[in-house]
Amino acid sequence: MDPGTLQTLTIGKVAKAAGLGVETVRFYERQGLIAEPARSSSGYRQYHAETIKRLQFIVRAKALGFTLQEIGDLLDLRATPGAGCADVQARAEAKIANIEERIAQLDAMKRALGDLVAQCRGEGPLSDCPILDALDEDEP
Amino acid sequence: MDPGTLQTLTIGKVAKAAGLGVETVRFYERQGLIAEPARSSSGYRQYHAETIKRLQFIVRAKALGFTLQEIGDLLDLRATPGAGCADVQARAEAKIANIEERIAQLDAMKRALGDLVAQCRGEGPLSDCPILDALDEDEP
DNA sequence: CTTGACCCTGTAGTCTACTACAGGGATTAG
DNA sequence: CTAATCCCTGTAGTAGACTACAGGGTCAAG
Repeated sequence: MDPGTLQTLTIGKVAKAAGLGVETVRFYERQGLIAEPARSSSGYRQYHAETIKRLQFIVRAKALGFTLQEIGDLLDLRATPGAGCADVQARAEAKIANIEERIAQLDAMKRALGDLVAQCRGEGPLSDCPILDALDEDEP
Repeated sequence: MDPGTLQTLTIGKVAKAAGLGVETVRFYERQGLIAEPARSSSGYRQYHAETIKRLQFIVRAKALGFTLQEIGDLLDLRATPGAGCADVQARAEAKIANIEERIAQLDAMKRALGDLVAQCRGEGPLSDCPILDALDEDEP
């Protein structure tokens, strides 16, 4: 038989190919991100190469900041007849907005902390520390 | 007796004053962020006004991005003889660095997503979607 | 005096994304 | 053939920061 095309893959193989652990692949299955595969007579999961692609999709979408839930939605969308590019674009834009919100919040923290650090000469006892003072008082 | 100075506060009062729920105050006690208070004869926690200040300290430090663990360290530091302003400053600077890391990561995500969205005209079927294509392929 | 708001302990659940066993059976390399 | 590696299920733990009961006792207002 033609090797490489129809050979079934064990969970270890697909996990490694996707850069994941086997436990993670089983976890993704429980989460419904990948379908339950066929089983060998001894109960081993039998995957085909498509699953590796799907796992890699998940890995890349995660790197872009999508949650597993959102990735699941994206994968479902892909299987929805009539769904269009605009649907995917909308999700990507929503995610960008979400990321921007988180950045703005972190930025506000950073600025507030930076201001406090700037007020602190870094010497003297804690009783004179403007950072602790600011945490103790409402108005600076 | 002089009202307002020596009156003991119940957990509901200090929680409300700090803008927290009573469960959260008990949780902070279990975490060691606030000391176990005295008890009334019926077992009610009896706080004094200082505790409100301490809780507000925690709330403000949280807003600056410190974890509860770090806030605990900060509170311990405050009670450490010989600790100086420089110790606090170092922690604040480390937190700034940590925040900057997280911002950089989010920013990378945002840029990657922005690039993908820019490639997408937002019309047509999913089979033509450059966003999904990018998630399917290693190299864009 | 009763009702409702408050308080108590202790345990367990939430969210996200895994990770780690325990206690087995299957397969493969040498 | 045997040892090493792989696979299976099912359960439980991790981190961080809470939040939610269940099942009671207490306190203050009317």
